[in-house]
Amino acid sequence: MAEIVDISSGESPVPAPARTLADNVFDQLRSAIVGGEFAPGSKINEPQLAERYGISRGPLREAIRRLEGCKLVEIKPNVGAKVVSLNGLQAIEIYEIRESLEGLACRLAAARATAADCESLRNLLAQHELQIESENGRRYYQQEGDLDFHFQVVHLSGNQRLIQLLCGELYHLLRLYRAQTSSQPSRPEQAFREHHRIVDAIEEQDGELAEILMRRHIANAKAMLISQLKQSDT
Amino acid sequence: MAEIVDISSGESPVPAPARTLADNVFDQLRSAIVGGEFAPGSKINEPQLAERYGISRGPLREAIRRLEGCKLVEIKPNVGAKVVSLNGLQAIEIYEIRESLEGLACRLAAARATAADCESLRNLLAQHELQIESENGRRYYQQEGDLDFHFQVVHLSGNQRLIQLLCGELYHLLRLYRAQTSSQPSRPEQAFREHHRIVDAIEEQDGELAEILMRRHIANAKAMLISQLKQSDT
DNA sequence: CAGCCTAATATTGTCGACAATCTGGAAATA
DNA sequence: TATTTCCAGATTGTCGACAATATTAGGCTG
Repeated sequence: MAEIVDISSGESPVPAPARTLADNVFDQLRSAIVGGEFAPGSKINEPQLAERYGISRGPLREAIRRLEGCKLVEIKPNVGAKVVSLNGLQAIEIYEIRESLEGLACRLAAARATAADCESLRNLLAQHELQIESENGRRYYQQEGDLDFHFQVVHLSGNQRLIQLLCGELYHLLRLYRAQTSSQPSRPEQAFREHHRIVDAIEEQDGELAEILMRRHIANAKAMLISQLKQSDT
Repeated sequence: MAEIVDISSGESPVPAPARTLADNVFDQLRSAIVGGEFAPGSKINEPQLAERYGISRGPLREAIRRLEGCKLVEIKPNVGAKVVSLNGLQAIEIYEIRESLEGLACRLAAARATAADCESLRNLLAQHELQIESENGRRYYQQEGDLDFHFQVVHLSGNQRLIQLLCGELYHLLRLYRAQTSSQPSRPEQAFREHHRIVDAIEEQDGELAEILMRRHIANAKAMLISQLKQSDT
């Protein structure tokens, strides 16, 4: 269907990254899983999916192995792959790791961010402020806008492995959890204020404070999640 | 060659986990890479390896995709996989992440560890004390014993995803780096003392202190690494 | 009717072959 | 001689077929 075209104007310095069928199917499957198109715990049927994407089982199996690496599916030998089903406990585990790693990211970002970087963060927050007023925007902010902010901060850390770990793996799992549970964090105003404080600290190159604020920010979200879980359990 | 046998005495509760060829080759390749049997940056030749392990390229390619997920090889489309070559900068990135995550692990471990767990840690340290006296033991302690301790502490955290992340991925990368650079941390006595302090804090269920001590412990190792790198650069 | 055994079916695991792409070196040209 | 072009070899990407294993459906027995 969609042809691979060069978006950038003129000839790009990178002559179009050669992509294999397994690569493409990996991306499509990941989007589908993270987007909630597959029910949690549902089985991955190889012949069926191979037909759906018009490829043979070879590349498909390689794509599935890569999904396993991202922890998006679980594979049992001679049985097959299932879409992971995240329960509340596992979500809390992820929040604990985020709390720790994004604190680190903030500390590093405070030491590296330029004035332009900080302005870019402010712009993102201003954008969020506009969107937060409408109900649709509020919903957007809660679901994706929050991750956008964290995404950008993490990229300022400069630690490539940290960036890959958070943006390439953990955030996909978070999206999956939100899609599977349709949970709404529902504290946009407070989160918005906390985001601003974090940018303040980064702008002042106060890494220690930035780390503390980010950890507290995520700890707050975790506490909210825990209280929701307790409520739905009883 | 080596047959798969049940190590445990009597019939095991788990009736031997079915393993596929790709699984076995993945384990063997990972050990070989982490053990330094492949030169850093060396190319992975599929037909050659398939012959060596007596399997076809299909399962081998799946094993390679899983190695890519562990960040032990890098794959370029139409070119092939290479064993990762970790430079000093990347090693520092890993230490930064360890500092953060193992601090978390310690805090969690302090809240969960039983008396028996603590005694087990003490036993491990006592073992290390015996080994540390001989030159061979010193070498062992520096290379593997240190990771043994961290491995055990991390397992006490109870956070499954954290355990998998540290013990299933990052530690393998550390071993790879040590094998590739033949670097010796060379501060066994200090590290040994720090390990004891960490166990003290865990035993007293002082999670905050345990986190601080572990972070400092790894920060010390990171500082040592950085000074070594500067020395070898000039 | 419940439970178990058995056979038929479906799915995963593995293999060998072919197509597409990259790599290295020889030959031709300036 | 330096550079470019092109070809042959090697390697990766993809496919379809077969073998091994798991799952399901049906019938049998108690």
